[in-house]
Amino acid sequence: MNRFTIICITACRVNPDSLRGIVKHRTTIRELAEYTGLSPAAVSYALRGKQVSAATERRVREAAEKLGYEADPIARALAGGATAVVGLLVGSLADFWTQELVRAVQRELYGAELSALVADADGEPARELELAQRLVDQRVDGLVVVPIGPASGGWASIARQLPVVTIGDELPGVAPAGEVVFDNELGVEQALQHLSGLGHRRITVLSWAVETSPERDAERAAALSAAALGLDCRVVPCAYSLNGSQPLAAELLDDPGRPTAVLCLSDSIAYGVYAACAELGLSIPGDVAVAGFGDHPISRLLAPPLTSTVWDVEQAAECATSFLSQAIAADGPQATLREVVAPVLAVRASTGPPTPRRG
Amino acid sequence: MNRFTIICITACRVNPDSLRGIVKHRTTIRELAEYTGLSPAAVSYALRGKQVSAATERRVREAAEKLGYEADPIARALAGGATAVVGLLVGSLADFWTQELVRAVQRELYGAELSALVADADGEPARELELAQRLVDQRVDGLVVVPIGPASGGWASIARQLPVVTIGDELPGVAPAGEVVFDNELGVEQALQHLSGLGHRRITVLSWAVETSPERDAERAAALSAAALGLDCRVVPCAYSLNGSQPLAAELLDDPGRPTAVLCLSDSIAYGVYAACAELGLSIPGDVAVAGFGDHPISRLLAPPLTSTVWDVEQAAECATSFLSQAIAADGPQATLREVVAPVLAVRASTGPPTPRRG
DNA sequence: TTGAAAGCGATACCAC
DNA sequence: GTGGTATCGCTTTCAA
Repeated sequence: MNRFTIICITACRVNPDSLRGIVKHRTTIRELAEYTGLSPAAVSYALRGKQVSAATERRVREAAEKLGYEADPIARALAGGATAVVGLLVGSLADFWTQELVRAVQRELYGAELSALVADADGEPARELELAQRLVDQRVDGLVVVPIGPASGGWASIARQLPVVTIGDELPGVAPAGEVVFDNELGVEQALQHLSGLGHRRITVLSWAVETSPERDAERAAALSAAALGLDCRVVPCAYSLNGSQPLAAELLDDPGRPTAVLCLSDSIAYGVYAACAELGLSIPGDVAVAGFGDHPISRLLAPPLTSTVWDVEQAAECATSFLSQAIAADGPQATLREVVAPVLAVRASTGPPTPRRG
Repeated sequence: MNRFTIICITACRVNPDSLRGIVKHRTTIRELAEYTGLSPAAVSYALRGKQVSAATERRVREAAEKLGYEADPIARALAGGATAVVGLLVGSLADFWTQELVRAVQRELYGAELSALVADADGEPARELELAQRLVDQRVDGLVVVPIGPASGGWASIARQLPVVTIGDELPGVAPAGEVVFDNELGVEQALQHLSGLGHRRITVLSWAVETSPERDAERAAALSAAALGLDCRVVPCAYSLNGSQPLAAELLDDPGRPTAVLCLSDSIAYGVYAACAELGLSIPGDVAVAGFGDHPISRLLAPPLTSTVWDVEQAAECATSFLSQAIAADGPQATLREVVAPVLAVRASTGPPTPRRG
């Protein structure tokens, strides 16, 4: 900030008015106090509408307007107030559905006059907690998390310090301020039923979190449903992105014993399967049926359009932001706000009956 | 923060050691000073390796490690230090290419130990400066901007206060710390040449910023190139997203006098055109040739694969972050770092010769 | 309801 | 090189 200082010194030698537009001297609360003839404390209260007479409040607001006063978020934060910044911690920004979620959450936060400090675990569950802590250190007012890692003790500690709202999976053992839960179990079951109903028996599930959280709903559900439906179902861990899944998919499908259907626990992964199929000259759904998870806006534009389980980002974002706002406003631990979202399977042309194969 | 206080009071009655893991009392610089027998000032300097003897520095670092000291970013910011937070201001998070850019920038920043405060102008140029100012108020160390609005005086003022790096278009009249410039002019020219070479004469350019910044390179280039190539070329403003462009595209194409080719200044817009074509039963490129801008990873997966002008997000992100890091480290105005990225046209199946029409 | 003053946790200036 | 200390701008007891 040396640069800043130098400019100030220069400016002090000239007419103060010429400062305007050069370096904008932020109006401080003290100046507002002086201007209104009140004390800084009174002004502070007035601005927040706390324990003030209506008359004073109006007077202060007018003065603030006139002088272009805006509270300094940093000073406010240091003094124990709110930062108006929310941490948004996602499992993988490389995933398109997640990107859409970020947009949606961002949008909701803007409406609530909040900013988003975005952190990306980049598919590495181990990085998740570290990033969360970093966000806490930045004094965010709250945390929106799309968990990919297992619930660890660290989360409980963090949830005790500030409001945490999860989207998607839960953080078992943690009592967050809110959770928007996707019923992944049911989602997987529905998808497998759909494939099973089409006649598929050999199915591979491509999942992005299998090694690190063996109890994650989706995988357990896959195993259970598969057993119930009498399917030969294998769950394979997979990178959480188009580019990451393509090579894996290519390897998986370049094999006469390949599955007749692939259920991808993210549309991004499904896109990788599309790419692999193009590479291998396999047709969808003729050679392989493909289903996704999340239903990204682009999925319906692919050829063939991708069958996918809808997880509405707008709804999730709105709900999560609302939960978080409430929790921040409550300023203390409350009962966990909870919303369970039901999966809706959007059946499109990427899933059809399996073609009989020789061998 | 009442919750915090209450817990503290409770805890004070019990053994302080039991505090660990319940509420972590941040170690302050003063405690570190006390512990090491130094003054807060000395510790502050030592931690930043400024004007300290090696011995002291080591001693302080060890103590910091031991007590788990981490500087409070808020306090640091208020005192004029760095926040390690960078503002990332994008024109529209609804645009998929932009989403990818956010991912890439985010990733680069993580490598540089920086966090990203993401702001989305949501396609509204007017919102851009307001958001930028908000980021400045949050004391970000620097700003990465993907400009959509016209360069206004406000930008010059901001650029004087902190390092600003632009990606994509420039901010004329502003001397930013760095700029990663896409040669949109050439990009548009190449695309139009390609379409012209295929035999198209009636072309519509769908652009996302036409009303607000009439001097934007891309549009001017479109007009110039079109004139040079003898094209009947119309530039139409369009929402910066799939969902936004679809209705417009539908309207545009549901007309016998429709263009034979559409050049979209963003792949997201092109996706909307695809959707509109599907809706109207038009074939690509048979009925309409479509070209995009940006080359999103999904574009090659569409049917037909989308012809697009490649703007590499990884490169842009790396370059921008590098510029910004340098500028932040320099801590003062330097010459503008500049990188001009050349467009590469990826020709795919979405563009072909026009089909002769009756009428 | 309002005012005075003590922080919040760093940084940076000025002596020594 | 190190130590005191004012400062950043706001919040929040505590008194009046």
